[in-house]
Amino acid sequence: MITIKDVASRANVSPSTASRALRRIGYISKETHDSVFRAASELGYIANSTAQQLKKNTVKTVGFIISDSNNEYYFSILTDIQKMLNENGMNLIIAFSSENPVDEETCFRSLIASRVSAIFFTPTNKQNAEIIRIAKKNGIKVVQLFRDIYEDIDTIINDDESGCRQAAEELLTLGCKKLLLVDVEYRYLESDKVRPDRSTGFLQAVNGRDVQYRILRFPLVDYDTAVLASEIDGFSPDGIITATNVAGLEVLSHIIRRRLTSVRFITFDDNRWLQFFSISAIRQNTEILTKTIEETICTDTDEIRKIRIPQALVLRDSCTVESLKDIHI
Amino acid sequence: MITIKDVASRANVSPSTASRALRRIGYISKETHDSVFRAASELGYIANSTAQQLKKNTVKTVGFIISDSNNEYYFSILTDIQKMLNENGMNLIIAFSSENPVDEETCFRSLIASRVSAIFFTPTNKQNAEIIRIAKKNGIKVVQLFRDIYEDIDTIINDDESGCRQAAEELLTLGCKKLLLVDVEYRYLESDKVRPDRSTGFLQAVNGRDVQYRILRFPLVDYDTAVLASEIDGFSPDGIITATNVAGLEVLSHIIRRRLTSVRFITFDDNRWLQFFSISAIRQNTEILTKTIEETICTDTDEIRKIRIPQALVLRDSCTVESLKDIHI
DNA sequence: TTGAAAGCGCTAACAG
DNA sequence: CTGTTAGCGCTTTCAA
Repeated sequence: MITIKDVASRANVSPSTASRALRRIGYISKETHDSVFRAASELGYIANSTAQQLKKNTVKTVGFIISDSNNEYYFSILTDIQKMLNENGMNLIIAFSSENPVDEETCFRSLIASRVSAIFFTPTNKQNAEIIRIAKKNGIKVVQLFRDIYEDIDTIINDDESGCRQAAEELLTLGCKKLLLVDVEYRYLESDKVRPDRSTGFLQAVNGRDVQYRILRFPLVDYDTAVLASEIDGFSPDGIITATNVAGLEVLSHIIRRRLTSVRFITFDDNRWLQFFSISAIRQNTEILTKTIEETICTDTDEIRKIRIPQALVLRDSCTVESLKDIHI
Repeated sequence: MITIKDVASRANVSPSTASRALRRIGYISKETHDSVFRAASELGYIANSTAQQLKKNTVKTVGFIISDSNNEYYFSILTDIQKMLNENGMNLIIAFSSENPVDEETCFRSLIASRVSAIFFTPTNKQNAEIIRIAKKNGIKVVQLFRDIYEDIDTIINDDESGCRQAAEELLTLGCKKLLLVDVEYRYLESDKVRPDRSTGFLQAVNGRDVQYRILRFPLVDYDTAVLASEIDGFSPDGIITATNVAGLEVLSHIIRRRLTSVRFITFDDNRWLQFFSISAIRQNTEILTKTIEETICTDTDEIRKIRIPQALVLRDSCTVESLKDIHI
């Protein structure tokens, strides 16, 4: 390992002078500057950020806890977030909570141990307030993403409620009379208390309209597709909205298997293959999300911010899945 | 910030005793153990891993440089890798090289500064030998993934060559007479010198057979789809193999747009939506990959290991894309 | 303009 | 069984 001492002795200066020269801080003579840089370059010196962190008590790393690794959406935003962090000279550590409180706490402990400057997470439960408190006590900014569970922390959510209302209204406009919403059932949370709640938006749209509807709460992981199948078969909806693209794929599978291609379909979380197969979606605004995360990291305020990002309905093929009618699976 | 001093003074012991107690090292009396743990728990103490790292000169973090964030394959393996690391008490830092040497070097510098224990990367060029040398000089294990570019470092690759040969043979068996391989064109590498080379496997399959064939080298990023389109239109293949699922999606788009659904199609990098739409693929073995990465991290040997992981051909619908014939895009 | 010394939080000898 | 001391690599006073 090459240390600043090595650089200093090769340049015939003290470590502190070398440090200042390399970081261009304070008054350094031209000759010293040059010889220090030459020595550093010859030795291939790269400052040990662990030591810098310890000394300066600031870590230029952000932790990101992904709740559901099956949901491509989380990965799709990661690219933009990492790019943004990179532009700010920061690193990204990722961890997975697998939608359960125990893993979530483990993730927190590990990130707190690293003294990251901020932790972004999608809460899976309401029992981890204590570890969040510890994180804050250690000077870590904690931000919940996508689910507004804890009242007293920064929050960034996509406006799923309004997105779902728009989707339902669109299906009604297209003439649907029997709507099914496949919403999320959280294992460690009272599903109907989680905000934003897609069902709320859905109900606003169907309320007072001449339409039948059903809401199915479907788990994010370890789900039973038979439940989904029997709900669709039993209710025979002519319009379906799914809350995640994982559930969306399962619904599409069933639709195709049963040749129900006259049904209209909209799913949350737009992505590349949905575009490709002309399936309508509720699209989150990754750009604003990334920008908001950047602001949250960079601003140093004590007030708690609750931010809601609008979504857009992306309509394709009048929301039909006719195009999939000859697919066999 | 709560430090071990705080814990120690609350438990009325010295910092070193507290440290030993918390890490269950050496001989500690029952009472001391209890009072230290009580103090730590009351204070919500979590050891600062930055300081531990500096002291012990070992970092339990692994860096992963993703070359192409458009390719879902990289994300799909990340989940398994993070899980494996977690079981070994390690963290994962991710960075993006965006398929170019400059960003790649930046990633390296940042990861070296963190003194991660290992860096896994997919090389985008052959000019970064110097920074790799510096990484090694700092005690960092460097492993190239998926492309065998640098001779003197650990290497883990999927056997794309054999995978491509099998795919081509399968298409021939199914009666194809005009095969097109859409292989990768690397911007900063001599494409035909990169190993594994899918074209090599492809040529082994078609060699001496009564078959026409073409190979198109197509860039990973900033590509021009018109090139792809005109190649397909000009050559009119009855069988196509694509080297990545990014190119695969583009080829499928063109096939559908031109209603060329009698063509047979196989693509590299199997994934969820390919399964869903019954498209045949060459599937990498994520399990073995993760296992191999684990071994590489955990074993401490000086010898350079070159590991090649076999792939599997996953055939669906006789490789036809007939099922997509009514899709409109 | 530079160097000496102290210290970030933690652990590992070594003494007691 | 426990405390003292030194030091990981770096930065930052402070003094020269």
